[in-house]
Amino acid sequence: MVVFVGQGDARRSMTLLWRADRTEPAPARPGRRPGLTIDEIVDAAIALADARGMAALSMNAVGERLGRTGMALYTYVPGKAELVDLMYDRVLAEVPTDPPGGDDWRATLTTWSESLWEFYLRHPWMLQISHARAVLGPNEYTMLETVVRILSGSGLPAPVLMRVVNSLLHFVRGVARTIAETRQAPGVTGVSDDQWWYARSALLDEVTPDFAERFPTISRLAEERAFEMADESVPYLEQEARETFHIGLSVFLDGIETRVRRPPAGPGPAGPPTGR
Amino acid sequence: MVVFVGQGDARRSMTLLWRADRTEPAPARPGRRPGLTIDEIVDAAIALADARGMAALSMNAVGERLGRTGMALYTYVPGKAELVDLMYDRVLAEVPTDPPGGDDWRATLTTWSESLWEFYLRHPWMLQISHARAVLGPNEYTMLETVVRILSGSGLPAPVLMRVVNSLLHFVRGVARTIAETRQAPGVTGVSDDQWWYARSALLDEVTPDFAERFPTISRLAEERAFEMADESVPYLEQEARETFHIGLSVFLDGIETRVRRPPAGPGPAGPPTGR
DNA sequence: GAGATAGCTTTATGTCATAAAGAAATAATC
DNA sequence: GATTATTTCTTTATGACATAAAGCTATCTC
Repeated sequence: MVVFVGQGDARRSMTLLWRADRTEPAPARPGRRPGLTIDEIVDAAIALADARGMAALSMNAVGERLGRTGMALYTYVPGKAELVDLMYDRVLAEVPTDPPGGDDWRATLTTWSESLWEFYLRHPWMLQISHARAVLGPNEYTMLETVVRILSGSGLPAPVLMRVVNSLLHFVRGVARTIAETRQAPGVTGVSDDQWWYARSALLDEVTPDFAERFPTISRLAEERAFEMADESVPYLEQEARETFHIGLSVFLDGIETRVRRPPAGPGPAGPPTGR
Repeated sequence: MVVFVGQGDARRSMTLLWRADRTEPAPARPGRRPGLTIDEIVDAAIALADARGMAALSMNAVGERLGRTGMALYTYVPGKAELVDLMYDRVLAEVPTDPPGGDDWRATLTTWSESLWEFYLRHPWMLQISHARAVLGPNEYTMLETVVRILSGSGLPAPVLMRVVNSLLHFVRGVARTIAETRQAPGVTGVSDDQWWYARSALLDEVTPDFAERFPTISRLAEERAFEMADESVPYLEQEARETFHIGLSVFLDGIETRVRRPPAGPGPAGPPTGR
């Protein structure tokens, strides 16, 4: 029998994530009474991450928000990694579970994706968390349940459905990540991303006067897309990311519609096997 | 006139990235002769990241590979951030610039995307690098030029084209990231991701006996997709990601074809240079 | 009360980036 | 050929971080 290293820790994590004991009155035990709750700690950590980014999230900083030292948190949570898992799953509760749209899966999925997009912009630190190993918390599953339910109205075959959902999620997170990360940088360096961009672009000209010859297609494209800033108050890079999100989403949904109408030749999984 | 904080550093970075002086014979200057080259340092850093992941990339570790202390690197490179920028742009030279496929933009783009996918799997650390602010290096532009050139064969209008390209890149990176991150974890914890997954799933049952009622759609879906393990030698999570990549890619390309045939009412504004 | 136990703080360890200062090597200048 | 300026590289120091270990303190059970 294989022994799974760290399974004890895993059990502790899962119990924390799914803990239903939140309402129980805490059976009187010997020892000093706890002055904090896990919820308080997780909330403080989320508030900190929202306000100052993932880089500022240290055990000491979270403890300080609660009038404790950083070490005090270790009685509630095994370590920072587990705290981040809890933050991750907790904040996902904000993602709507029943977006409007009725029977129209496309309209519903569009609305839901936009909510998810806005959610990520509200909590940009979420995009910096490694997805190496799924957290498997209740709210993550709720979110998955929601999007799968919406898309199952389309009639996509089961093996394709989950993968299409994952593809969509990757796209949304990817685009959101560019905004999230540009938003964080100004606080660190003191330069807005537009300023930064202009400075760099100028340097680019300086350092590669032959840009137009080396990269003809890009250069032509840049010329064709005239400068038209819809809203001067929103930073350029952010507007660009918003446009990318909306166009990419509609392209992807077009692709799903095509799949629904014309299931592909191959059974289930499509595409040639990877080389390698 | 606005003064850009850190522009001096930016100039140094850009010069390093685009430096054409690589072949020049180094004009004899006073002082000790340099024992290293930037290329050597960047190569060593890439080798280290390939072998042991981004977490193991410290200045000391890179220095040690070159028989120096970590501090020795600071005479060649302003700091770790700039070194990572150089690694980032340098390794992108591996992405093919002229994939086969001829006039068929869809076939060509498929092949190219698969190469990119394999590239990311070869260098998983690339996916952990913040895209906050574009590196704007020569190989990054070359890669962009390649994919834009391929897709410009489709006839998509200019404002849409770049955003579709960015959407595609986000999708590829997102899916690759899940593999990349699961691959790194085993080295750290000593547990393969399949083992880990198995252990966690068991715990999930234990902790939420009512899973099927709480998440009916997911549960039904999981049943419908019988276990279809094509290749026992490849970890399950990795196979799943591969399938997601191929299905998501073909769905997205279907969407592009739809756009090409039936240009939509009127998507929005365009803007200056490229995003990343 | 008397333990026992649990929350919390203090202190310590090791890792990291990188600043500061010094040692050593090398070219230009006298 | 000695001196000086300049550059590479090492040593040492600083401060941030996660977290282990040990101790203090409050509060329970007996």
